[in-house]
Amino acid sequence: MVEKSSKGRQKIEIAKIPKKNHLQVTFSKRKSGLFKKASELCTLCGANIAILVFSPGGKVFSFGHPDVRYIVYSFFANIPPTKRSDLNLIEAHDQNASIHKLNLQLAEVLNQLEAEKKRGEILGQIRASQGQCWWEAPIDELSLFELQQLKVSMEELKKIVVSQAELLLMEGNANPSTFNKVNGYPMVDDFEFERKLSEIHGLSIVPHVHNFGHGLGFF
Amino acid sequence: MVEKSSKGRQKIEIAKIPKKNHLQVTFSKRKSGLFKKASELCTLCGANIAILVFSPGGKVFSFGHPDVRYIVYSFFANIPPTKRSDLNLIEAHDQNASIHKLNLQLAEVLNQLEAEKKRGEILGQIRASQGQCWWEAPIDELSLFELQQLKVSMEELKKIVVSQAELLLMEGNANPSTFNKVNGYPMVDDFEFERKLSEIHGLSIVPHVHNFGHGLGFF
DNA sequence: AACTATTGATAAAA
DNA sequence: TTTTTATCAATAGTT
Repeated sequence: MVEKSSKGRQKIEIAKIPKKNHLQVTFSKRKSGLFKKASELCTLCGANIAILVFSPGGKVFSFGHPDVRYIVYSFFANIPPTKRSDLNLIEAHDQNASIHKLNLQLAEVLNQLEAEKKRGEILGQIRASQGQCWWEAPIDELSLFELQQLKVSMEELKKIVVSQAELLLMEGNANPSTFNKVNGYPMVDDFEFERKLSEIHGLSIVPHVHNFGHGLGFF
Repeated sequence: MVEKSSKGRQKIEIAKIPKKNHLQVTFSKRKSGLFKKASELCTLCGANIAILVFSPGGKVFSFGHPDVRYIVYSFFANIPPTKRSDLNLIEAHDQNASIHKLNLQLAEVLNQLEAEKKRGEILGQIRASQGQCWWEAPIDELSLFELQQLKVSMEELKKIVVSQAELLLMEGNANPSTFNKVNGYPMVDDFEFERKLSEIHGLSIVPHVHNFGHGLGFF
């Protein structure tokens, strides 16, 4: 008799998983599943969804269609995202041009980030394989790629500051550490949120939340 | 031959559902499924999750463990929810250390950039910045002075974020909404518009709609 | 990360 | 809406 190669899926209790490595695997799998379900719901029904996830370790992940901030803002302002276009008209006649400028600049940075993202992914793999944090290497050994990676990280940093500036202009609200990117419709997500965060952390500009354990994050 | 009582589930394309009543049924079912998945993920892995959903009709639904606002605030402040209760203490205790770290990290990056500039390699010559605002300039054009400006901005912003967070904690969390229970976790469903509006405005989290929001920008 | 046996989610119908 | 049924899709356990 041929042995089965796997017991296959087994029923589990919905209760805290005790084994830490098992928990991590499950978290990763199910988080992906959750985001996929959300994206399908967006596509199938034209819904707008934002999901914010803190892993047990305090890492942040997010999904957003069309964009996390867009959804969250709409939620708190009680404006259906589908009606948000009205805001543009209102704003177009607003006297405060500086906010408009900021938005244009943000758009610019977002585009830059998108353009450089693929390169960043490749670079991330290169870094990972080196077994040592790239920025710890002597400056002479910094390669073209690594310097470009530095640039990418700095762009991320800029974006954060720009976001901060926006919020401050608004009403001095707290820090939006969102790095949402816009894929093509129908699915806009932020599966890569953690990786980007890591990039920033890797730049050593940001206190590492997970290591320092106080959740100070950027600020 | 006995007729089957149902064709059972059929494979569907992930694309906008054309029939409106069919779409409504699917939306309802899948929204429930999504929230259930989220709640399971919370239980299994000890994650903290918030989900905001706008139906195609503009209705708002939300899931939050332990609470939507808790998660959202934490997200924007980049503070793991599990640390939130200790926020005041942590901030009081670590603020200086955090800024100190920030300084060290910035110094490190500054040194790298300075070294690179002297060697005049790879990223090319520094061109005069043509942008109106420092954050518009490409990263490789950032001068030492500009980076110092960045640092100052970061510190200023942190102060504001910290005071905002403290303010939020002082205002407390009392939120009786319409709760459903899924796997023991509260699910807010079928949002009450007017009520939420006043809640939020009372919290002073969100500025008035007309003050911002243009084009690609969200704030 | 990849592979399957199973469970769990859900499309269609009522 | 909710339930039932047949089927598809997600994933637990293993490699």
